[in-house]
Amino acid sequence: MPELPEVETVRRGLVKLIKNKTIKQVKVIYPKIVVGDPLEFAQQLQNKKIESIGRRGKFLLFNFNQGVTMVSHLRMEGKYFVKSADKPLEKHTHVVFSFTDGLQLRYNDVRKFGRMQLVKTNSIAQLPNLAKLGPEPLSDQFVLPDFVQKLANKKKAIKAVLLDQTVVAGLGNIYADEVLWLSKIHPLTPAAKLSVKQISVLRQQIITELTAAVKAGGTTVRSYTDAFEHSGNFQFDLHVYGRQGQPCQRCGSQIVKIRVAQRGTHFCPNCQQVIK
DNA sequence: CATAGAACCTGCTAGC
DNA sequence: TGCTAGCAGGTTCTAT
Repeated sequence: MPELPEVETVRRGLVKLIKNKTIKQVKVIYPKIVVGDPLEFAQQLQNKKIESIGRRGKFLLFNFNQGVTMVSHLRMEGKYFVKSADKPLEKHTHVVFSFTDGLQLRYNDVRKFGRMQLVKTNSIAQLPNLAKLGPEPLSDQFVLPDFVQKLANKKKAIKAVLLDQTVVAGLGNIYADEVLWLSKIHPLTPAAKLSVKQISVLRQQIITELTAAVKAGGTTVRSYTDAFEHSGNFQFDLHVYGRQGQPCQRCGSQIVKIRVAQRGTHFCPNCQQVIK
């Protein structure tokens, strides 16, 4: 479910809830969630203390003492929340981290797409999926010349390119549709056809939109909640996602839903003209 | 290499 | 009411 603003909101909640806690025991209930040997995973984490929690793109980085980091991706439906150890487990809880103070961090994931793995903190950069990530959109690494360069050799639809985490990290299906509407760019436009001016506008809209969404605690349209099990508020600020058949807030034309790169894609056929 | 499509999972909803 | 097809904030593997 989560894109950058939701993952960042989860991260901030987890910092408040579990930073500095020490793990007593880890139970992996559904082994496929863990990359590598689940027993080894559990063993490695025993007696480790959570020193900080970071984020890169849509990845959460739990940094433990002794140079160990748990890299965790929530994919579509992954959630973390904290419960007292005496509370019964939820149906879709697949990994349980028990702390020395009687609380538990529980990883819950209806569709079981999420993944977590342990790596040495100092070798995180070599993890293939992290190494390939594009720049953080809300950092000064996300500069126009590089963005222009990345789009220049891509013939596929700009919507598909925005979902490609090697171009820029953190956008997903909702925010991709939103930033294209804000930039008045048709989702099917081949990326290489965009002008530098359009790419400049797009970059600025990505920054503005993600910043606003983080501030609002993310978007809840389905099942997303943060680590406090609270919904986000940015769903009230969406302009096209999920609004097919409703009037465009700029021109009044009906918002249309099509399929691009296997994903539901929403846009205004009047404001967002396709360039062939 | 770049791109398109299937695969990984479960639950919910619309339609018959 | 009951069943089925289709869809869901993502990524990765396979085939072309």
